[in-house]
Amino acid sequence: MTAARLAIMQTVSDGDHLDVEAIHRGVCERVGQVSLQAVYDSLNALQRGGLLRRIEPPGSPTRYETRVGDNHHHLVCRHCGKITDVDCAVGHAPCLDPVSDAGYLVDEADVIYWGLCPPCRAETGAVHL
Amino acid sequence: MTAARLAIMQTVSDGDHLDVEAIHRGVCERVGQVSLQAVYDSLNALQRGGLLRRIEPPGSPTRYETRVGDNHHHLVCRHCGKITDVDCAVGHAPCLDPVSDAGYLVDEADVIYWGLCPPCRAETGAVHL
DNA sequence: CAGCAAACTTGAATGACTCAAGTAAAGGAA
DNA sequence: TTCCTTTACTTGAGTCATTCAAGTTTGCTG
Repeated sequence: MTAARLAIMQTVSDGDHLDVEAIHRGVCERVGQVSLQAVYDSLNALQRGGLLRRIEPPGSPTRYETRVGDNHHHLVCRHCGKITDVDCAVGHAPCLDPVSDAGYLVDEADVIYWGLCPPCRAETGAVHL
Repeated sequence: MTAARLAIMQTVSDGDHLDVEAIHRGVCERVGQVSLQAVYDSLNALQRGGLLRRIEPPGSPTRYETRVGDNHHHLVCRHCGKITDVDCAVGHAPCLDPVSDAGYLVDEADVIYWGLCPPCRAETGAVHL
């Protein structure tokens, strides 16, 4: 674990579902110039090692967060792109039970709720979508 | 609705969660040379019009299916990439209820179950992951 | 202190997709 | 019918996030 990787962990931890570019900026602020590829490489390593979780909402670049191991889900705002954590709706190791699993051995459920966050909801005056 | 677009609908309908390249091939087989961009354009139009549903699993190109309007979910095999439909686990317009919605106005839930399909499960001898 | 693997650098390449500009065909109004 | 507008389609270029490749530096192990 190097200074650069520590800075990545701190940046991701302080930030809010940051994308790679934002993490790169944060790391450079903390420890000086680090190449973007080093950030990619480290993020992959940290994710493989279970220290970071990767979030990949369609239509937006990959994001990372430090909250791992609880298989929580995400609310994504259609208007501003903001991502908010939300606890798993079912059970505790959870959401791993589709009604019928078609014989699959399921180990993870990726859930993204799409909608409007409170500020955007107020701004657009939306009551229903 | 042109011949090309009809061929797209038929190809997607006959296929099984095909990606754009596969749809393009299928369309060309049916009606002769059609440009890839025409396929992209048409798929977007058909999706906007609610005739096709787009599936975007992380790490794989976008796929399309004709089953729309029931917000069902998908099982994705980690080993071979096969995608299988699975009905929604909760309620009927469903899965739109996270435990806490953090004030969001939620209109859609995107759920992907990751695991091993039966053949890959047998092949790898996996009982647990 | 030599050797080796991990981390990091720069630079090029890839894949999936979008944008732009122009042509062709199809539907409506005069 | 002819004109006009819109939609569909074509070719070609461009973008973005990400990965690959090759070489250099760093730091631990024996």
